[in-house]
Amino acid sequence: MRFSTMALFRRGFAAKKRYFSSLPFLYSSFHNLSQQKSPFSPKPRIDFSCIHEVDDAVFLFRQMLTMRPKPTHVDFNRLLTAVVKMKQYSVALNLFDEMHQLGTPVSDFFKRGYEPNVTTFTTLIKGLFLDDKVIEAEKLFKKLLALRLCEPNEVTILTVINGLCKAGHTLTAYDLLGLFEKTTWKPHVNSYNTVFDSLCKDRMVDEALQLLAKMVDNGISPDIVTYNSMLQGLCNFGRWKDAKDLITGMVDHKVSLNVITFGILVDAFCKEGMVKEAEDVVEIMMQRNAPLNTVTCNALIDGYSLVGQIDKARKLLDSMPGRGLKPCIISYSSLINGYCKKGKVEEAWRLFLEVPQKGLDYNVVTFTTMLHGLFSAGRFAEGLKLFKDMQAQQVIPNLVTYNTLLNGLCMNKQFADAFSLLHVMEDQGVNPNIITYNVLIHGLCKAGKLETARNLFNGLLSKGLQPNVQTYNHY
DNA sequence: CTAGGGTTAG
Repeated sequence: MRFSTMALFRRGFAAKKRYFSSLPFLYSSFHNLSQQKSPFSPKPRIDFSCIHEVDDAVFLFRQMLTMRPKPTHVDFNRLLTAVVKMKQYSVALNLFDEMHQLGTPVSDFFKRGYEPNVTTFTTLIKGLFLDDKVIEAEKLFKKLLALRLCEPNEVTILTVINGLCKAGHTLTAYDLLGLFEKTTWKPHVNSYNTVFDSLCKDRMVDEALQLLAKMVDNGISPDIVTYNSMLQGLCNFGRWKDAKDLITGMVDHKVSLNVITFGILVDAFCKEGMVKEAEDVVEIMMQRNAPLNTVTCNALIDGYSLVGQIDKARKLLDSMPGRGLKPCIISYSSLINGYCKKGKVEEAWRLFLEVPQKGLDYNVVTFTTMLHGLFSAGRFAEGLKLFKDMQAQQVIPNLVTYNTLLNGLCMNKQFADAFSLLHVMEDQGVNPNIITYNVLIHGLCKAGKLETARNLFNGLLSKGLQPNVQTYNHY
C-alpha cells in the first residue's frame, strides 16, 4: 500500500511537473478574474435549493448537461458539494466521471475558459476519506495528478495528508509530505501538524522530532500547534528532558505558550502523580492571567484523586462555577473515581446520583467507574443492578466495562457466568485483551481452578495476546 | 483546519 502509493504519486508528479510548475501564478490570477461576478455575463440560473435528496441532484445534473450555455464548473461544483454533503460519495464520483466523459476533453478544458476546479476534487477526496474509502480517495488524488485535472492547493494537500493520517496510514502521509516538499506545492504547516500528531500517537516520537528539525531546515516555521503536538508526544512517553528542551525552543523562537501548552503540562504531571509540579504550572498560569479551563481542572481533579488528595479534588470541582466553568461529566467521573479509590463509595454514590440533577448524562466511563467502585467495596448485587440500569439507559458497555464485570464475577467465583460473558462480549464485537484474560486467570487461580487457568494461559498466544508481568504474577 | 481531559488486572 505504502509503496504503490508512492510509485503512483511519482508518476503523477512527473506528468504534472511538465505542465504546471512554471505557471501557477498565472493560473491563480485567471482563477480570480473568472470568479468575479459580472452583471453582464448571462449565467444560467440553476436552482440548487430544489435538491432535497440524491435523486433531485441526479435529475438536476441531467438538466445541467443539456443547458446552453453550459453551466460552469462552479455550478457543477455546487451540485457535487450538495451530493457530498448527503454523504453520497460514490454518486458524486460517478456524476463527476460522467461529467468528465460527456463534457469536454481535458485538453479543451482550459480553452473553454473552465479553470481547474480544485474545490470539487478536494471536497470529493475529503468525502471519500470521511466514508473510510481510503483507496478510492487515493485513486482520485492520483487521477487528479496523472490527468492534470487541476493544480492541488494547500487544502487539497492537507485533506490528503490528514485523511491518510486519520485512516492510520501515518507513514504514507509522512512520505507524501516529503515528496510534496520537493515539488512546487509546498505543504502548509497544518499538513505537518497532522503528521506530527499521528507520529506521536503511533509512538514514533523520534521520527516526529526529526521531522521538526527538517521542517525548520526547509524554512517552515513550526507554530503553536506543532509544538503542542510534539510536547504531548514527548510527555506521553516520559521524555521530560526533551519536553523541557522543546519548551526552551518555543521561547527561543518566540512562540508563546498558550492555555493548551499549560494544560498538556498539567495533565502530564498529574498522570505521573506529580501534583506539586502541576500546581507550579497552575501558579505560572495565574501569573500570566491565563485562567484554568475545564480540561485542565479535570486533569487536576484526576491527579488529586490519583494521589489520594480527595479533598483538594472536591474543592476544585466545587470552585469551578465560581471560575465561570461548568463541571462536565468527565469532572464528575474523575471525582467519583477518586472517592472510590479512597474507599469512600458512599460519597462516590452520592456524587453519582447528583449527575442527572446537574443536567448531565452518564456515559460508559461514569458507569464503569461506579461499577468498579461498588465491586471493589464488595457491593456485588448493587453493581449488577447498576449494570442493568446502564443497559436500560442504552449506554453501550465497552471493553473496560466487560473487564470490570468479569472481575466482579470472578471475585464471586461465578465462573460459568464469567465465561458466558466472555462469549457475549465477543458476540458484541468487543475483543478481549490481555487484561480480560488476566482477570480470569487470576480469579481461577485464586479459586484453585489451576487446570482451567492454565488452559486459558496456553491459549493466549494463539489469540494473538502476549502474556505480561501481571499474567505471571497471578500464579 | 490541525493541539490538551475521565474507566479495567493483588
